[in-house]
Amino acid sequence: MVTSEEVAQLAGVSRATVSRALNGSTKVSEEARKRVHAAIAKLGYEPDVVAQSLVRQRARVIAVNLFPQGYDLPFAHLGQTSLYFYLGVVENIEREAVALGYDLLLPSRPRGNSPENYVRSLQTRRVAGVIMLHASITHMQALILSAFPTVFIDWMGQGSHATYVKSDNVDSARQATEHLLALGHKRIAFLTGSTIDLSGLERLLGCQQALSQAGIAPDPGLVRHSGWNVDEAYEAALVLLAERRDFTAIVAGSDFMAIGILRALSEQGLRVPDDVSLIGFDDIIFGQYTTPPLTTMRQDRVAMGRGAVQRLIAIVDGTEEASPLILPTQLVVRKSTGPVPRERYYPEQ
Amino acid sequence: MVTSEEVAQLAGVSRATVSRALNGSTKVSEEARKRVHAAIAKLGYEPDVVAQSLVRQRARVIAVNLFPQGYDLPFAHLGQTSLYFYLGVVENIEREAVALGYDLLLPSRPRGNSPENYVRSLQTRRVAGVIMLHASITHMQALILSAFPTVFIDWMGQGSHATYVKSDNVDSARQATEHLLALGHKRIAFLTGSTIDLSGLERLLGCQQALSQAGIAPDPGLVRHSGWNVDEAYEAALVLLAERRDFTAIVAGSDFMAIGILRALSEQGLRVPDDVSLIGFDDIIFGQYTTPPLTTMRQDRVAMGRGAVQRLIAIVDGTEEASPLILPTQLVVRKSTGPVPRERYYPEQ
DNA sequence: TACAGAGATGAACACGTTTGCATTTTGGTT
DNA sequence: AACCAAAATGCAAACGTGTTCATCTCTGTA
Repeated sequence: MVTSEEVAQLAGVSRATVSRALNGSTKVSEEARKRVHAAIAKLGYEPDVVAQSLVRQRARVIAVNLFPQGYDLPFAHLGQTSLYFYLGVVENIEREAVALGYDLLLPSRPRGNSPENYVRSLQTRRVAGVIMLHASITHMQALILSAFPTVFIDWMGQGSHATYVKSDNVDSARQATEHLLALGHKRIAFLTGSTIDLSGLERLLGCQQALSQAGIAPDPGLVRHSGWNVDEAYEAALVLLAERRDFTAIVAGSDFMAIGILRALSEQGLRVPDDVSLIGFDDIIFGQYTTPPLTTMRQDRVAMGRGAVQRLIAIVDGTEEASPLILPTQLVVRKSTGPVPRERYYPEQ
Repeated sequence: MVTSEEVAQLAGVSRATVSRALNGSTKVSEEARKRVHAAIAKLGYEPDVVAQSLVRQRARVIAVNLFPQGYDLPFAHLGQTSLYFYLGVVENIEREAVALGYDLLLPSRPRGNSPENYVRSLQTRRVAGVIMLHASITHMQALILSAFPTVFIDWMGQGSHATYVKSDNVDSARQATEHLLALGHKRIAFLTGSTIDLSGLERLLGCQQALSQAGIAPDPGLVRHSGWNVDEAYEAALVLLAERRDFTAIVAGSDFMAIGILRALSEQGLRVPDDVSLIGFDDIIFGQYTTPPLTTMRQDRVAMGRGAVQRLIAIVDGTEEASPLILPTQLVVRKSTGPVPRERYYPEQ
């Protein structure tokens, strides 16, 4: 490993000048700068990142908790399926981080996994900030309280050094529902994941707003809460069908849930979209390959990932105020939604 | 941030003793150790990881290139779909790393993205070692040449400080083919991704071994190479069908490819498994939810992830020799494979 | 009592960089 | 030629830890 001392020696200057030639653009003669860069190129010198982090009291590193903090948390079940959506977000977090010269760190979970330990572990690593993809309430509180630079995804956490990035779920669900309404559907069921989860609640709200606006009274019997995963959605759909509710369309809380619902429908001999229309959220890759391909509300992974990084860096640098970012979603029409059937359909037993 | 100096002061000892009480179990009296730990608990002290890394010349960090190094590389197309399989591997890499007290780093790609720069960027970060999920040949060479501790996944790179972890693809394909042979199939087609890719070649080899062993001469007309993704596999399957080859089963190079093939078959009016049997590799989550659910060869993500970390740490610590790990795969029978049809089938135009 | 030896402890250096401060050099003006 | 401000540079002190080496304390034996 070649050090700045060797560069200085070869260039005939001091280490301080080498450092200034690299970082501070000020106060170094053109002559010296040339010699330093020549020496750097010749020796193949690159500054020691660890030493820089130590003296600067801050590492050019962004922590990301792609994998949930613990599998004992109330939202652990989210991990299963949401991971596949978040992977796309992290991919764009990585792109933007790279562009800004930051590394991504998946920090080792501290023993005990208490929120205080978590924050402290981030601090001892001198991480610039953290992007939270799965946050428990206690972790959120601890991060906000400690004023550690944080951007929450899909969770509305705010503080002096914290903000959040999320999709406009209310509007998204409204769009989805309006799409169905425009196709003539009036009896629309809504199946979502846990009620604790913000996204699910917001989507339910948007759905009901659209119905009200169209003059349709929401039917509580057409709203179901299951888990976010395929299997629980499948079960919930079977129950709904067994009750012989006369719906013609279903809004699923996520694409994964839609896959489970699709299976339940097809097992019961219902054709999609001829008998029942189905729409999901997220636009995961597999939605393109179901039969029929899934109509869905696409979340903007690119804006989500890049926006999260940009806001985090803004907080860290203190350049601008930390304001939330709420992203629009886009309707992607495939083959799982269609016009309302002429005759009202009841599933056969 | 509380420092070791404060701990020392409170405990009435020197910083050296604090350090020894934490790391070196030797040469510190029981009395002093007690006082130090009491002070640590009282102040909530935790050592500065960055400073430790600097003085130890090594960070407790494992680099992982989950995202491909560049999208201009020959294997960039792998990134698209293999990412979903590797995500499961990384999840287990993370678990094992956490258990051993290591952080995971997704390092910032250096400008120019040359292999030399890549290695140097790992070195300047004082990373303990790297697990390569997507490696170009040049990157592999650079890593081996520089003797940087490396574990390659799915790629047979070996050196003084490098080894690899992979599934036994030959045996895996042999098992898959034997499964089909046992069902009575004799005309078996093989569709795989690029020919440069090791996994694809090995699987082809295993498939042909099984056929030979059963006394069936391999038919070159039944072997196709497309990309690893859904769409190219779909196209390749359409071509194969258009040529009216009389196969009764298909071995797909991956589950993603199988999804594309499944679509092609169903579009052409072929029932799976009644007319054609289909088997994939990997056991990605979506394979459970296709219609019909996919029979596949499951790769052991847990052993792959944990094994990679364990071998890397062994290399880093120099405790044991770096020997490759070749993992068995498991046949998962679902609904896409069945007995050979009585009548030989020709697709309708 | 004196002494050897083991065990515990602290002072000081090292890791590689940035940066405040003092010093030297430069270039222009009187 | 003398002088001054501004620019450039080097010295040395950080950043927080681990670790060597010398010193000190203590115990047991001669």
